Formats: sequence, C-alpha cells, structure tokens
Amino acid sequence: MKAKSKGAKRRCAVAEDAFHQAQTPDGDDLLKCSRRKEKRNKESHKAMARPAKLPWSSKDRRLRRLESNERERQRMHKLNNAFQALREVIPHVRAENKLSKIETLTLAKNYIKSLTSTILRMSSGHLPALEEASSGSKPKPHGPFHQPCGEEESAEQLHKYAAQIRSSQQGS
DNA sequence: TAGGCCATCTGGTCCT
DNA sequence: AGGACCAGATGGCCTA
Repeated sequence: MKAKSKGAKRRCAVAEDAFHQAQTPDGDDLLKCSRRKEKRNKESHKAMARPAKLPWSSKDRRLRRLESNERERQRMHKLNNAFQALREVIPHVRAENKLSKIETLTLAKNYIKSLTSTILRMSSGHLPALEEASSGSKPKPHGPFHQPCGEEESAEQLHKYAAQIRSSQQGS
C-alpha cells in the first residue's frame, strides 16, 4: 500500500512554497524553496539563457508556472482516474491488490486480445462490425478485429492473460 | 539499501 | 496566445 496522503501533503507543501514565493518580491531567488529547485536552478542556468523577448515579469512568470503546474496536476489526476476506471473493469483482480500502471495496461491489452479472439471464434470470423465495414462506406484500417487471429493465438492470449492474473494475485 | 512505483515540477512542443 | 500534452528530472514511500 502506497502512502495515499503523500500527494496531498506534497501539494500542500508546494502550494505553501508558491505562497511564500508570491509573498516575497525577490523573484529570482528560488534557492530557499527546496533542494530540488536549488539543484535544478544550478543545472538549468545554461539552458535558461532565455531570450529577452519574453514579455512577462518574473512575478508573472512565476504565476503562470503555478497555473501550469495546477493544470498539469489536474491532468494527471484525470489520467489516474482513467487508470482506476480501467482497473475496475479488468476482472478477477482483487481490489486490495492494486495493479501498477504498467500492469494495468498490459493486463488490459491481453484481456482485450483474449476477448477479441473469443468473439472472433464464436462468430466464425464474421463480425457484424466487420461486414458493415467491408460493405459500407468507410472501412476501418485499424483495430483488433483486423488482426488475423487463429485458434492458437486465441488460446495463447487467454493463457497469457490467465498467467498474468495468477502472478498478480501471487504477488500480493 | 537498492529498486520499483509514484506524484510533482518543469520546459519544450503541439494544437486550437 | 494560451492550454494540452509530453518527457525528463527529482525525491518520497514502500518492499524484498
């Protein structure tokens, strides 16, 4: 179990940091903020040879950076929500055994493949969607249904999926 | 203690 | 022009 409060704690720290920065008129002095910022400042001195054309003051830049950070946080939260939603629709995974992101993606991929194989087998390789596409206006060039998928591959995918589930359950 | 995973920050690039 | 997206860097937490 990962520390769930970490993000919030860090977020608070950062917000506080930003607050202090906003309070202090000395805009270029980021050294007091954190070791990370200190280090990054040092490293990026060369690269930070910013063109003088930037219209913003250092205070404005800071403000815009903070706004960007917040947007990025929200974006990542949405991404994580999507990951969570994905975790919840992958069957046979115990709730307390939270899948990592990479596990979620890999498991989902194999699950989709196995379902696709099963569907193809059950429909003898003739899916309505496929027929529509072939006779209709716009054939879809991409997608799992267009991958040749025989019995062996189907079994292999199912086996792969089952093995992953087993290993993820044993790993707890 | 090393390694895995994660959240966050950051600057660059793409897109609208 | 400004927001979205991306990838790299960093540091914290947890586990073997």
